[in-house]
Amino acid sequence: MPARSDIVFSVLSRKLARLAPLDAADLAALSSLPFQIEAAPRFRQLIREGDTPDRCCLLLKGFAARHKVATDGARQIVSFHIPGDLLDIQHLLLAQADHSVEAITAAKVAWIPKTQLLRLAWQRTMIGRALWRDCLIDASIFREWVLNVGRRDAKARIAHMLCEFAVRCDAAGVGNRENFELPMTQTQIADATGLTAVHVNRTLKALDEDGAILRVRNHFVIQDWGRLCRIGGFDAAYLHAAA
Amino acid sequence: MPARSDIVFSVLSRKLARLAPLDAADLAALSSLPFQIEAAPRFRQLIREGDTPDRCCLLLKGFAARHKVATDGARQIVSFHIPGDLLDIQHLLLAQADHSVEAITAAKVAWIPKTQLLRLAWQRTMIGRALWRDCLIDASIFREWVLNVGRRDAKARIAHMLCEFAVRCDAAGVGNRENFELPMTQTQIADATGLTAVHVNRTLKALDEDGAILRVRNHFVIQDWGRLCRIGGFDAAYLHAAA
DNA sequence: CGACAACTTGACGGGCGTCAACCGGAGTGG
DNA sequence: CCACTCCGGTTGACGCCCGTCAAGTTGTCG
Repeated sequence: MPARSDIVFSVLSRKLARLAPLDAADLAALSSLPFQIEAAPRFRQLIREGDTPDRCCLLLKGFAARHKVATDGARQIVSFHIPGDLLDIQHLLLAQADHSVEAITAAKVAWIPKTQLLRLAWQRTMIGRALWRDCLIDASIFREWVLNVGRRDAKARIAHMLCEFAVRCDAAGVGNRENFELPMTQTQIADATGLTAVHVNRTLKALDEDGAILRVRNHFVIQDWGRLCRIGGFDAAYLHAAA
Repeated sequence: MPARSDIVFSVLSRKLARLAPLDAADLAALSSLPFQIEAAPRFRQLIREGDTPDRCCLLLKGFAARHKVATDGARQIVSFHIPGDLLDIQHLLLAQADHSVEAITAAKVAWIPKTQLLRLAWQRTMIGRALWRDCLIDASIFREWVLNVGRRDAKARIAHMLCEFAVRCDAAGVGNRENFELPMTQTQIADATGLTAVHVNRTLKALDEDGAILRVRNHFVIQDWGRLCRIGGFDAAYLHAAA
């Protein structure tokens, strides 16, 4: 059990080591990063669209979602985040937030000064490489989501979303691929898939009746991984083995 | 009029200079990059999903689109590209292509060795910054597209796509914001917006009747920029003033 | 035990997909 | 110069997936 002050280093180094090979000097540099820990209750807005943040948010515990809102008020979640994720790494080089981020469960985050992280990115090539690579994988996931909401029907969309979430949790060592708690509500699934909460409910029921998943309230068991993948047209290649 | 061998430098430096401040040494480094020019006819696949390219593709002339295909064969275009765009900058750090890129008009491209470009990114901080920033803006556009296909109706989706394309062409100095040739077919617009070609046709007609645009075959004039933006819920902030 | 959020279910309607036919321009070959 | 072909655009009829509205249920937390 790491001491409280070591949690940030442990989470961040594990994340970045999956993205690029880090040596002892890289790790030392990471461990010297200043940070500030914050406990965020559910629904806390961590980043607001239009903000010009000067620090970067690392998710230590709990789950978060990034979302945009259309002019008519409709909400679109563009990604879900799990412990270890950097929630707004894009602000290292973009001044203004083009979307909001909020905790979807009670969460713990660490705030790291933007300038410090950016300095490391240029001084330590492999840290820079890991951070840049993280952005690229992020972008790849967004592309897959464009396909998901653009060209799949409701059942496939939700199946795909569940597969992605399961694989990412698995890779990050958060829970198990075939048996995990879904941290989001059906309304949030709807906002992520471009559907309505009512239709999500009907579709989850259908996936249950198909034998692909098993639900007891928001506890999900993926009963037939292969079938769920087939329904969702899921192929993990776009995650580039690291998200 | 630059000599043929200078076109690449001129296009690339203009693009990167919009993304980060470059000094004389940066420009010199760019001008020393090796490359290979290729004329690509319409529909030429420049990058194929699953490839592991060792070079990077700079679009010099013409237009291109990136797309993914679902398991049922449905096609989803995830972005359009205009002269100056780096078409597969993500392959600098990701081994395998997770999507395809094809020329949608006759085009001219330059292939730049991946290792050379990557070397510059680490040696010349501002070049690295520009390249990374380009990736981040790409990702921001993908997020907006997720919102577009997920939460807007057909009319707003197409209006938004037209606005984005016009603004980007304008910023890159390719054509004029209010009067330009659309290089893509209605089928391609459909693949980009998650609609069908038939419905795109009906919706373009409706936009024409609204007085927002004016069409004569595939020549488009944006007749009422403000109205088109309002219909599409378009706000250029997500382009971060550089795409 | 009341209040509230989240889930559930049914009825109904509309936006968009599907299918099918036709048109019109550009390229091609005789 | 004119048929022929092909791609892309255009239009109409019809139907379904999913949205909307509304009511009810369940679990949770004070």
